[in-house]
Amino acid sequence: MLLSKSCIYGLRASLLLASSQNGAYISISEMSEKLDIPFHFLTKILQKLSAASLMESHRGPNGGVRLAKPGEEISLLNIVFAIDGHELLTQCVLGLPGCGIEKPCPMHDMWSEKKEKIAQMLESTTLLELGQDVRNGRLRITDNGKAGFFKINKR
Amino acid sequence: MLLSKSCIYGLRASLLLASSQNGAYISISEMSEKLDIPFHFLTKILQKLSAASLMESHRGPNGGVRLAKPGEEISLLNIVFAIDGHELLTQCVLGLPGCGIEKPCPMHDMWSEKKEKIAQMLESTTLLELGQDVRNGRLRITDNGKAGFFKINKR
DNA sequence: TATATTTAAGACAAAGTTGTCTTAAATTAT
DNA sequence: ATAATTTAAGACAACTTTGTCTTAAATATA
Repeated sequence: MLLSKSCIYGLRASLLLASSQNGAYISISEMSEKLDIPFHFLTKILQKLSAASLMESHRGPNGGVRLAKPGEEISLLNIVFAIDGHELLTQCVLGLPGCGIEKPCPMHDMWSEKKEKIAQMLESTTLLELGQDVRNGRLRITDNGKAGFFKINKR
Repeated sequence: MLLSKSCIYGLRASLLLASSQNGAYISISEMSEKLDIPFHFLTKILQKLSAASLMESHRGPNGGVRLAKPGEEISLLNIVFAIDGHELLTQCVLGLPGCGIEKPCPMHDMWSEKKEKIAQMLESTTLLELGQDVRNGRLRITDNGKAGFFKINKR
């Protein structure tokens, strides 16, 4: 598995926010239902994203969570790093400490190359573009593909 | 993490066998020590590889484990599949069931591309080539880089 | 102010993975 | 045969990740 379940949940939630009306808070309970992610678990994940200044939250009636900045300024890599840390890109694929060009493991070279491509992919993809495709129905972030019809919490 | 710890252990053990004299059984306890992998845990992993017909084992004095076929006929993908299953290449990166070209998740296209490259990489790399590089010291499969000096169990 | 709503925080449970230990079975050598 | 060596198998413990529940704190509205 490339990404932890927490990270997958975080990405899907981020895409839900990105595909919704910008600047509106969406309640975690609504996201939890739409995405079929355990509520309290999702809460903690979103807190990590808030701690990383990618999201911001607001308590009380009509509160919720929203992106802390425009979707085009948040990359998938930002989210992965915030939740799973940097291990995906820094750790030796065979788990050997000190693996590098000088003391490579048998998979170092081939994996470095792939890793770089993955990093580029995650870094160059923003919530804006994917969020748009989710909104217009071309991409889905739920099992059944239904993640539209938001209750907008304007404040 | 791309590969489970079990899979990493299995790959390192396979490379140890591939880098040793071909056709000789190597005891699991020796591999366990050299690679610093828990003995009983390694035993179970090697049993999976044996079940997949990649290794064969022999009990009793001077027994152990060896490759079941020439190193050039065993790819890294064979080992990954035997231990981690096919999920790495078949599962949606965002965990959505039924993800595919018709109903893609937001990362489907980009990840399919990368996945294919990873599959090619693992499939085209054999234990023979890497084993040779380990044997001549160009690549390492242990923390300290010392995995030579085998006690050969000839039988 | 009182109430309802919503996130925050922490304890705890469940599940999965990793690691340990004991006993059994097979094999070799004496 | 007996003993020593080695893998096989299964129970179980430790750790990590995932999921649940309860209480607290903040906020909005009436």
